[in-house]
Amino acid sequence: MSSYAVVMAENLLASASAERADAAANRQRILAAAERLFAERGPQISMTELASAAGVGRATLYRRYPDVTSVAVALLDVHEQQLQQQMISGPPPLGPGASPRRRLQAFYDAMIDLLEQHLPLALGAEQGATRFATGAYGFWRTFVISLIRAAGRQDDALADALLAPLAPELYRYQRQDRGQTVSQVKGALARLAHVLPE
Amino acid sequence: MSSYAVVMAENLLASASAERADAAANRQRILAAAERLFAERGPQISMTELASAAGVGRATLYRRYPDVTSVAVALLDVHEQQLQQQMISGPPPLGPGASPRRRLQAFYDAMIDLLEQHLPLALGAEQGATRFATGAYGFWRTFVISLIRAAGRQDDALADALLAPLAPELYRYQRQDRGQTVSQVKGALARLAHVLPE
DNA sequence: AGAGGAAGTGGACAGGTTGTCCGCTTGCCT
DNA sequence: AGGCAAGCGGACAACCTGTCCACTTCCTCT
Repeated sequence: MSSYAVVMAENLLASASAERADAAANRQRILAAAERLFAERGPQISMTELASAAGVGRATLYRRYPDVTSVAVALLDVHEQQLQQQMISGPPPLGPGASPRRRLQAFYDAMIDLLEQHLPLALGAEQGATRFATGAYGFWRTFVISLIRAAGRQDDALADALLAPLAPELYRYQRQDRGQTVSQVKGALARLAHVLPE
Repeated sequence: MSSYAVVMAENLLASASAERADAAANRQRILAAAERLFAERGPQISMTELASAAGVGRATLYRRYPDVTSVAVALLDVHEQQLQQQMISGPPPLGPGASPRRRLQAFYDAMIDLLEQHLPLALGAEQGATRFATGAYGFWRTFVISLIRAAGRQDDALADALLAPLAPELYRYQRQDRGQTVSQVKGALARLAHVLPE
């Protein structure tokens, strides 16, 4: 690729995202620092810490992210969108084609894998009451509602109840405070999935 | 009752609780102010606010309660202990005698009633990650574990999963953001209780 | 290529919160 | 009644948040 093409591509990208080159660089520095900080220090980091760890001023950080949870949400989004894609158009049992119960169970397994891999991020993404305000929660919710409907029922409240055990804070408690294994947690959720018909 | 007897009773009480009279009065003022503040302002109140609303100095407040959640927990304890008593020795279906599924469903109903009545307090009692550190959670957990065992299984993780939908924050979301009725929430939990045998 | 303008940047500021400390006050026991 | 210990409240330092503004950097257009 010629350097001219590179420049053109970067220009395209910049105009598409309406973001200047230095701004994009800082965004990367912020996200990288956040990923490191969340892993090292846990979910309790302040905007001040994050800014200085990223080597940017506080106002620069605030320009993009209103609070720490937004940064965590942005970091999680990458992994979540991948999962969401598989739920919509991937192969069964997660994708369409399997029974509601099977699909719910596959969803549980995938979410637990996600939590296991990115727990600090998931915890950071819901400081305060932001859990349900997140776009991701709406997606999971719509998915489970459709499974319940496919099973011949109509019960939004049941969807919320079925999603409740996926709260990151609960998973942290089960794994760290109670010493439960990943298999034990997945097994319990598999039992829960039995509220939907095979 | 003679005033002498009153004095003696107060002395007994004071020595039993190892708390001086003025201290007891301040505790009452703090609890009363907290109950009012939680109801008026929601769960987001600071120790500073609480102290000034109670008309005591900050250090006085800190002497008894390390943070706001402790105050909320103390206020909830009264109602929770009443429920716990009924679970241990009350009449079926909440008390012993009914099937595990029935008892779980009765427990769900009672907890939802509690949440409905004291939601601001319940929300205030778990700012941060304190939900599972609470003594109350351990009690609910032991109860559900015993139900599961009575149903012939052994699955602690399932107990945690079954308790997850009782998170105050979820209930707030269901009622306020989603407009679900108390009956709808209870109905969904009743379905969830079907993971235990009749 | 370079100049103008807009987007981006970082340091500073005010307001608020937390947890602790210490000198004074108050209640209780003898 | 007096002494002692527990209780009290104001003050303090450290921190965090969200915003503002003067300066810098990048992009675009000629």
